[in-house]
Amino acid sequence: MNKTRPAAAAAVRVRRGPGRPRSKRSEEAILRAASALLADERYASLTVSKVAKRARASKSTIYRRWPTKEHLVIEAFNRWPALTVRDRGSLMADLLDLHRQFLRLLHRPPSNAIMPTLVAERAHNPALAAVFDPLMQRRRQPMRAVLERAIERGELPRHTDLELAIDALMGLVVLRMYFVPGNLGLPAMREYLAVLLRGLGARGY
Amino acid sequence: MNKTRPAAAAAVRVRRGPGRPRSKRSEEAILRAASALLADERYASLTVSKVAKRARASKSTIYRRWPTKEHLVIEAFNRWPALTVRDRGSLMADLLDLHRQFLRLLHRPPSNAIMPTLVAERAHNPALAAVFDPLMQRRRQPMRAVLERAIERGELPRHTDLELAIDALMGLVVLRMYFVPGNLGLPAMREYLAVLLRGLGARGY
Amino acid sequence: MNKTRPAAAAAVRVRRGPGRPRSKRSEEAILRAASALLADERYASLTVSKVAKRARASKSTIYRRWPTKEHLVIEAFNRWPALTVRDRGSLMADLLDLHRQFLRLLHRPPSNAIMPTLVAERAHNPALAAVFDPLMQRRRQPMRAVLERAIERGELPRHTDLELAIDALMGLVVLRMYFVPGNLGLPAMREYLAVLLRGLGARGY
Amino acid sequence: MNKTRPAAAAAVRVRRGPGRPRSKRSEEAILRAASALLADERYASLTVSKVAKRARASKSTIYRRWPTKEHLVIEAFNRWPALTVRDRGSLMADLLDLHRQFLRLLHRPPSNAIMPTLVAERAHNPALAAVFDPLMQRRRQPMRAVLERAIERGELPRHTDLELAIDALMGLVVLRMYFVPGNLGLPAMREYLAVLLRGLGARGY
DNA sequence: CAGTAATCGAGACGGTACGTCCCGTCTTTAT
DNA sequence: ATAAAGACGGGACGTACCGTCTCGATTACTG
Repeated sequence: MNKTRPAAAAAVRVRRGPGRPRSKRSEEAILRAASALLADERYASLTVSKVAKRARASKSTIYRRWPTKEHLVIEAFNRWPALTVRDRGSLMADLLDLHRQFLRLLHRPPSNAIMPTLVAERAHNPALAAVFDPLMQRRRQPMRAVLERAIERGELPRHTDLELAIDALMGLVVLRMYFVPGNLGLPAMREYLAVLLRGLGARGY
Repeated sequence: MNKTRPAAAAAVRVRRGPGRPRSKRSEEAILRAASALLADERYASLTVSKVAKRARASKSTIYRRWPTKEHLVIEAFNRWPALTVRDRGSLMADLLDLHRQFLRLLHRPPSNAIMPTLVAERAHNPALAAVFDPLMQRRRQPMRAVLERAIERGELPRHTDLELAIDALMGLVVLRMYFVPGNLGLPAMREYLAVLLRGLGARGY
Repeated sequence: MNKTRPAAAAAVRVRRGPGRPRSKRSEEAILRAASALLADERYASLTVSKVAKRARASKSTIYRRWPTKEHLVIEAFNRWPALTVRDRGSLMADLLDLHRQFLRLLHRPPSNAIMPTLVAERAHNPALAAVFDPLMQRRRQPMRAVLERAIERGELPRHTDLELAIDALMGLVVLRMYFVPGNLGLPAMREYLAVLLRGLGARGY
Repeated sequence: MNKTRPAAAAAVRVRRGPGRPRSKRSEEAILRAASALLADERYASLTVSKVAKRARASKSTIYRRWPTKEHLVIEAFNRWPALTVRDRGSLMADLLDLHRQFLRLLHRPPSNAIMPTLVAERAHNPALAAVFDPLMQRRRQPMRAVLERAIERGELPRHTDLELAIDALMGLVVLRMYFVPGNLGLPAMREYLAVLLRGLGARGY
């Protein structure tokens, strides 16, 4: 093989093997189809064949990219938009703002029903856990940012255990959403936040 | 209530329709087999046929009682022993005691891996939710008892929102167990309890 | 205990053991139900449970009398009326008369569809053959009578092989009915009879 | 016929749609397995799963080709070799030759026990009749050839009703084989043929 | 007239085949 | 090499039916 072109040019181009390159369009269509199906119907009735048909792709094209159905679903799910951190002036207001955004997300596809399925699969499937866990970590970031700002503002003690605080915040939400269907409205959340912030030694509770 | 009527015993006699009654023995064997299989291997590899074979029963007998595999699994899971309420002298000690019992349960079959699957299935399956939710409610009872005793002892304010407290307690556990694997040991739990009890206005935090 | 009745009376009564006697009404109802179901729908969809339900009987009552579904069906089928031998003056006329009766039977339930099923089962099931074969023999009787009368009349040679003749007569009918759907009408039959009777050396062909 | 066109071979190339073509090997193996099982044991004990396992195929592959077990069996049965037409010099000799071949077929798998089952199923199942009837027609061909040759030889009248003759020939065989077990040996057959050929006006009877 | 015993309707039981469904892989032709 | 199409082996699902069994309730004969 003769490669006489300067290395720079080669570095710029994407390194590509022989043969037809993978179609970005298909990939996009597949993920969109998977999302749509997850939104439409219950998880168990999502079929790789259905995804393929809806995306006008073929099963091979799917399996060439994602080793199992779960990997595909996880990536589709990961397309969910993240929460935006905005400054509402106080810790309580910031947290309620995040919760408000979260509630809005819940009422639009891809439905929240995916989450428990992923959690279930993750429990037995270490490979999935390896993908899923960092993803959950990323979701915690906005909350962490809000808490850190509160420390800077002096609303929270310097030594506050942030991870514990985040776990407590998410725990209640997760429980009421998936385990024991419960009140997730803003007033109920405000009540809980009052308790938690006082417990954390926040100023003014 | 005083039941002094002598006819009571006869009245208790279960009214039974015609036909051969369902076999209590089979039912028991099936549930035991399901539990055992859930303990042995991962959920997805549990097969109704395997359960039937192990219980020396037939698939018909299983499907006569439980409309789907999930319903069977839920009931098998429900056979888990409940937590025992004991008086350890203080609210903190009582809660830690419950948590200790809980941790012990986790390390024995039927494994805790069933729970996320049930939760996942519940999310799409309303019929299952109808069975699952009361079951979860029952699991809250020990915690409620402990909190009520604390109120009587004067450790917690009279107006404490018990359901909120229970949700907060369970939420963290559920989150760290199933969503974001985290520390569930006694010291970590003690730290969280301190925060929460202080937030609830418990005496002495 | 006073048993002063003469022994004769006792002998006349059916000797019966202790216990409740079998219900003649149920038996009748079961056979009628089986016949009706065979007429209504295809054989394979006849179910012992359906028979029981329709006869307001129970499966036990059926199985107490007939060891298998096939035995029941065979007896139901055997309720078919036999052909009547009438004297139409000549061999040809007599045979056509029998055929006419036969055609009439075919168009009324219990349908003729039972026959091939019985034949099929008979092929593997010796016990069934033992019941079925004499039954088929009995069905040949009218034809034999007609042929014997023809010999007496001098229409057929004395040495005619009657069984061969009967087999030839029935063979064509059976073939056209069950194997290669063919013309079973009176004119077609008359044509065949002419050939056969001539072959047998009948007078006047 | 002279095929001198060179392009013929290419033109014969079967036009094929997209996708993996159905495996001829599997198909063959399945039919062989079905035949073998039918030969080994009684019809009712033939199981689609067993066929699949024996053919190292899967149930899906079977059901993709044949809608029900019966359709599969019919095609397996259709693999029976046909009778060979040979010239034995006279009509009687030709017919006896065919019968001799037929008797030999009966004593080798796939056993003749399949036939009555197919006939039974045909009686209720119109779809099956559509497959079965042409098949039976094809089986008549050798007999038709023999009879036509007899006409050419002048052994049979020109106007002979061939279909009637074939029905008469097959009818007796079918009856004695499946309905009223009877003598199917060559001498008995010769006796019957004598009667039938005389009836048909054959020369020399 | 009480006791015994077989039968009845009802329906659950163990067993087993059916035909459907889906997974993840493989094989074809066309780009 | 990748794409679409779709067949492949494997295996679980839930349904159906068979012939047996266990109930409580009858219905005769027996003692």
